[in-house]
Amino acid sequence: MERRVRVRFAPSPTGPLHIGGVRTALYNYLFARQHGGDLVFRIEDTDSNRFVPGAEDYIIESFRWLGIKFDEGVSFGGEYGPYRQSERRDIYKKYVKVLLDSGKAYMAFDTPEELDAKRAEIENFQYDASTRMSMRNSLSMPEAEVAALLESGHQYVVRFKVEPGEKVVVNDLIRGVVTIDSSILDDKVLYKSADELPTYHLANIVDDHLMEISHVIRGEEWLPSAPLHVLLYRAFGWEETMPRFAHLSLLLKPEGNGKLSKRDGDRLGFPVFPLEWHDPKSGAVSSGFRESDYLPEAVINFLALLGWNPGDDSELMSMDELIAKFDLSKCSKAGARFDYKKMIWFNHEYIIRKPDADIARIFMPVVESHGISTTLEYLEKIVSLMKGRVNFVHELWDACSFYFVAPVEYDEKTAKKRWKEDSAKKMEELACLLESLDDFSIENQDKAVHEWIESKGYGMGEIMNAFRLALVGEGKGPQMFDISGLIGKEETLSRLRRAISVLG
RNA sequence: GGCGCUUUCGUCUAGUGGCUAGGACACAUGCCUCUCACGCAUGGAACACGGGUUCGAUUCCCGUAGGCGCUACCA
Repeated sequence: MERRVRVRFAPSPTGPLHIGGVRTALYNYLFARQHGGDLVFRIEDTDSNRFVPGAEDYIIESFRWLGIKFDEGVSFGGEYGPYRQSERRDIYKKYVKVLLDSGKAYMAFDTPEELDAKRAEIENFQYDASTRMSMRNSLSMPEAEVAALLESGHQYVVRFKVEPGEKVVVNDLIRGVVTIDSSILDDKVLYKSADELPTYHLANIVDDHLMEISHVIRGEEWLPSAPLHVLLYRAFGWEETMPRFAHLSLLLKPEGNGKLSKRDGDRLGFPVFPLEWHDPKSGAVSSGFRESDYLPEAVINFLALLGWNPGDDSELMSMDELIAKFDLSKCSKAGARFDYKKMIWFNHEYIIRKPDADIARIFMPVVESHGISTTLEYLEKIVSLMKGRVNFVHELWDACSFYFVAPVEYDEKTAKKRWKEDSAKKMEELACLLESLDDFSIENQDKAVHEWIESKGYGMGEIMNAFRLALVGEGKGPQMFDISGLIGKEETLSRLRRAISVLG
């Protein structure tokens, strides 16, 4: 019988959400949607020392911006709560006891200092079947001594008793069968009496079981501990409903060795976090995709293709298309370098595809920040002419500021090349001609000027280039009448006459 | 060090026991053109290495090398 698909994204609230985490969440989302299942948002805050205030809200806001929607979990409600692990202490305690009672786990009283000493003393020390009897735990010590320690309030941890010499098989949806020998596993700490919280491994298994998670889609860094998780499901007798695993490859630096880090972004000029992050402790600010002017659709599309492909040549895909095409078995096994130049290209493509009115709305604050007040209608016309030329909306300002501000000086090189001896005379003629036009529409200007150029035998290039220099101040921009037509007759003539007087 | 995962153009990747090894980004050149862009066209560019298996391996197997991850009372 087919189980309902239920997947989860379970970050630790220790800081801003890394872009690799965003991709993991995206794949979970696509998978859930495609199968008509649920996506659960769980907070794994079992390490009280690493808790960072604000991180949880940051993560939620990030997904809201990106358009990744959760069906249940922290802040979303649901029947399987609480979804914050720090609020599930009693549940974990109960399951720790189950393991203890069945002899699958034991209590260990070794202090961190004692363990450090052991590691210093013995090279590659591992707490496992070969060493546990020489340590201080409920297996090696007399019952009375253990009871006395507990009685006197000694802190302890609960360790999983791994039986050596067993081949543990993990059947991964992306990597196939992965087998490891249980002898190399150590007796992992499952629970700490000090803060009455479990560690990741125990909490993870208990929650996934209780929340009826059907598929665990997570990063490759978890692959080495997957066998331990299988053993835990077995110890609890939950093997029948154990979720299917899929371990995703990691995101690597654009160049050089290692996995993608914040430093790479700083160095090469791209964000690695969805939103800007203000570190509450250091006060440091890290840039985000949102504040850096990336469109969320572009980020999603780019990320989806980093480590997965639809099997055909499609590249530009909406969220719905991604949902329809996503396939875990088509995820690549090797790590993917973060190709930020391609991400910029995606942004360019999404700007082109987005309606002019939407881009105009995003552009408005940029224009206003330069002290300009204008209308959305005017911006929309400019955007339709200019948006194909930029990678980011804010770049529109540099590309088209002449629509709002008259040139104060004229680019020297362009002036030398485009403003000839007789340019002033010809521009004066042009100014007179334009002044005489009652209909200043783009079409009418185009018609009148062409007729004039033809009748005088002038060159198209010499006229238009000088005209451009006068209105723009340099040699760039769209078709000339798309400029003069929009800035209007009065402004056009004023710029023309100023150029004539300044350039001579 | 140990264990695991992994390896196709610079990058993201498709693909097959026999193909001119495909696409995209980036790069170069050309075209378009009133400029700058956009766009379009064209081009260079890859099966890590060594052994097998096979009539034939980029593809299957083994090894080597490189890369990545894990090896906490972190996740």
